[in-house]
Amino acid sequence: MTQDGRLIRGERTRSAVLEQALVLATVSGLDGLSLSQVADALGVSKSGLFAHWRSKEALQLAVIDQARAQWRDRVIRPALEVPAGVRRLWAVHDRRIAFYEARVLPGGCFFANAHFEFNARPGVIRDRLAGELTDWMTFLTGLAGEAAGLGELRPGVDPAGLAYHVESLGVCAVMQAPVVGAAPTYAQARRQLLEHLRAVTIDPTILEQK
Amino acid sequence: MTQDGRLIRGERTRSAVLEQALVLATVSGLDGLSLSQVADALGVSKSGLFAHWRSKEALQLAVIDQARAQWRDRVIRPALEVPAGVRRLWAVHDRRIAFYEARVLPGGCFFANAHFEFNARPGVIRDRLAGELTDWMTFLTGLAGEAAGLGELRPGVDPAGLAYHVESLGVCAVMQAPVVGAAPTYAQARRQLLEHLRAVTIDPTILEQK
DNA sequence: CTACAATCCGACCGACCGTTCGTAAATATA
DNA sequence: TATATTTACGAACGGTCGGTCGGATTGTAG
Repeated sequence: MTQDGRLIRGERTRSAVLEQALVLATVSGLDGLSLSQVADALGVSKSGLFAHWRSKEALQLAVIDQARAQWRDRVIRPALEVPAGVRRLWAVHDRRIAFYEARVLPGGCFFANAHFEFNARPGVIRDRLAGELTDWMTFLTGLAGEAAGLGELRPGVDPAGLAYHVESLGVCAVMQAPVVGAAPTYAQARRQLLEHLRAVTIDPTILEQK
Repeated sequence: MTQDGRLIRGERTRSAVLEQALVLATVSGLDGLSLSQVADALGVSKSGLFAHWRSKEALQLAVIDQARAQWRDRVIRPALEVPAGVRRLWAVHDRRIAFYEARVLPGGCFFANAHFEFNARPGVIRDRLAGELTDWMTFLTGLAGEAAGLGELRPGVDPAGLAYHVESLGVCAVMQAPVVGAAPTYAQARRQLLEHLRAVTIDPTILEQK
């Protein structure tokens, strides 16, 4: 520790940087993220960052991991406490919305931001983000498949389609919520639609039996 | 015209710049857009751009207008040729997907990219983008309301919710399509879901009567 | 205490950014 | 044709960027 006590060495610095970088990345973008910005926000020198990551890109990849870890702890893990089946699938959706509405990250959804940012820019980062999305959809589809296996879906409801549906609602909610004027209207429409679709996809008589 | 014949003066330069800037903005982002990049792509000097727009921000705002004009001509106008009602609402969705799949803009959807880019960055541009989204949702909600007025929706289907739903499908399709590995899977899931939801929201017996 | 590796800093680099300026060419006006 | 205005250019400016380097500071092992 330095004389003024502000700085923390080693591993703790590393995690503090990642935490701060994730926050800033949701605002400025993952690529628009400035190393000086990160360093200044922590009272650390910019050149010191290169002792932990050999380039900006390496830090960016680490930030993606950080975002995934946060997502796991704050969204997925709590949702998995809900019993398997369609309840768990919708719990994931609910947790996702709650996480966003809690404004944990000031710039909204890191993954959505980063994905749109690197849409058309081939490279390691884009591939990693694509992998994240694939993993996420595999996870959602798995949950929907579980629900189908338990016979909790109305006949004719396709599990993959349902998973895609949950994802589309989530993405759209994340996109529109920051729009100040539009937020209340769309939040209302979203809830109405959500109720409707839950009724459409879930067989309530089956759920009541349990 | 200059001696080497490359350059075009006045209004034609202006529109050429906007066209090129829109293309580049979908790739590099609206803020990541570089004036040197635009100028070089057209064989024009960077400083010459300031004869048409007094700052980068002014050009960015003009690019938003350009994007809106393109969207109007390529998506909205053709869809409005379809008879009013639920058919027209879904025609808008279909045209939107078709426009995206035609890869007119290499970086995907300009508005989605720009919206996520400026999510958390207050200012004139963010406000303009928010206004665009509000206008768009008003437009969609109006179409859904028309369909409801014509009695084409199944009982219990909320028009605002339906409009939100069409939007969420569009946003999610635009987001996932560029992900190479995932695209076919999600395109398939999207079509299945789309068919299902059309069946859910539209009363086919009513449509058949016309 | 000594030695060594990890960590951190300030100074500095070249590249690129948006912007300005003086000037020249093209166009509009008379 | 003569004049005024718009449009375009090259050069240069201050500023920020990611990244490098030598040296100082720290924690740890011997």
